[in-house]
Amino acid sequence: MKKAGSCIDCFNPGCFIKYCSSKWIKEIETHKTEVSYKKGQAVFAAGEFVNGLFFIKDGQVKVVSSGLNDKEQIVRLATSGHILGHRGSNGETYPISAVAMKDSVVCFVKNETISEAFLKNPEFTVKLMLFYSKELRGIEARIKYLSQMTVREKVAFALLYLKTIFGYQAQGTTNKGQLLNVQISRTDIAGICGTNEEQVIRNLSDFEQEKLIAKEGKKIRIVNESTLYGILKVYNLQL
Amino acid sequence: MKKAGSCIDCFNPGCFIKYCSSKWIKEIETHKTEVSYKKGQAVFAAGEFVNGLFFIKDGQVKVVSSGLNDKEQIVRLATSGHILGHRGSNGETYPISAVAMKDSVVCFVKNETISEAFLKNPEFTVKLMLFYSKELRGIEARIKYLSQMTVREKVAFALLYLKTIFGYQAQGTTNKGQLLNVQISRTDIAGICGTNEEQVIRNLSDFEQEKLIAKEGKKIRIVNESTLYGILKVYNLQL
DNA sequence: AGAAGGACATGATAAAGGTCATGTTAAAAT
DNA sequence: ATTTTAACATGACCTTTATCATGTCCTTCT
Repeated sequence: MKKAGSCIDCFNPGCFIKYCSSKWIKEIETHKTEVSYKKGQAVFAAGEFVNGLFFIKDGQVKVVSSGLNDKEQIVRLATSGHILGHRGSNGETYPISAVAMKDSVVCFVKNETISEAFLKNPEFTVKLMLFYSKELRGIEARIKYLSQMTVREKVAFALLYLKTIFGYQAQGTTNKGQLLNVQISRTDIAGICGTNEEQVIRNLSDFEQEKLIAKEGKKIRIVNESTLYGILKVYNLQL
Repeated sequence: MKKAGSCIDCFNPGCFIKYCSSKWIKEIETHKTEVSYKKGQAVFAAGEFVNGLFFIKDGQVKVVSSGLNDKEQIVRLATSGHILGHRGSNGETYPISAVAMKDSVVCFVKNETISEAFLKNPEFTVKLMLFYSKELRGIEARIKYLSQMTVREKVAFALLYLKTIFGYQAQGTTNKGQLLNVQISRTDIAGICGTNEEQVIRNLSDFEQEKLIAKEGKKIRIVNESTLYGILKVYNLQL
């Protein structure tokens, strides 16, 4: 943990702190802490006290909810510019955990600072509210797929969800499709789908045979995105 | 649709509009419309344009997402004080529908009014942000149950979810438990669970035989709430 | 009153998906 | 360099759950 650098010339264009007044950006700057997490490390764990809000400066984080016999469900994926945690009342604890999927840098602003910032920076608060509202809509869409889709459809959905959040790798584009900008295990994909590792493996193998995807080192190449969408068209999704 | 009454002496204690300045409460009062919906009527339907925000004054509403072959998934249940819809940018449409579960009264405030109110009433905006943030946490919990629980567990969860949102009927309490303050069909419960009518019926019958619930007219009596919770305890939920 | 439709109920059957067993490969640790 | 562990992969099997069929009861419409 180190004292953070300037928020004003922060390279992350998606950070919400930018919407504060310059006076308040300075204020937050001096009160925030900036922490680096190694891949696999927890930003926060279920049961810990909610002491403030996390802003992802640079990284990839999975928000997981561990249920029955260690089977973990990935509730949300987050990347640079996204928020983790929530403003909590005193004594409140996290119902879920947030774990870095790769080395990540996260800024932390404690409750008192953030609460005051909300009241003094309406535009900032509105942006944050819209962020939550948008997340809510996204998760509502995922509810549908978890409850109605077949495993095959869920796996297709998971791939497209990964693309929506993390996008494609800039240097990964060839005439044979685009490379997902994330390194994720079959077990974690299963965690997104609400199924198990074996089913994911089976279905990814199917997709490969059908030339919809290709496996490239530790990453997945989306060869035929539109057909992948086609698998889900009956649900008329909006990712 | 009629011009609405005063917000100041509105009987609904949970309405967020209260957190605006008195000047703005008046402003909203004059710009809002108040609409009554019959049971089964849509407050808004998927595909319609997002023109503003809905505040439930008095009623019970299900937010549904219709997927494959008319099988509808209930994404969220809402009651007096809750919000429906979201602030949308121009041209945006609803991905889901909201349907009255009983005769309900809903206040509508259009986009321009609400956007300005946000910027001028920090406390109002913060409350709304916290509402969304709380909803987000709630739905994250439901994601887990939809993806990991057995049908039996899902049905138990649905009953407790109904209790959380709508509560018990004041006059329904006897020494044999408490009456859920909602009238809901097996099909709709199936929509909460992500299963079908038959499974719900079977499991409710099981619960009845096990003396966990009792059927009373068109409503359900929770006879043994703690055992019902017990069915879910491995998930250590926080409803 | 009688017909019709909707909600509730239960059994039989089939398909989907979870679990277990086993094996291979690749990376990491000693 | 060798052992160990993690990730990937596939087949077989069995449980769970969805679907289909049928029937009853109750409410609502004509």
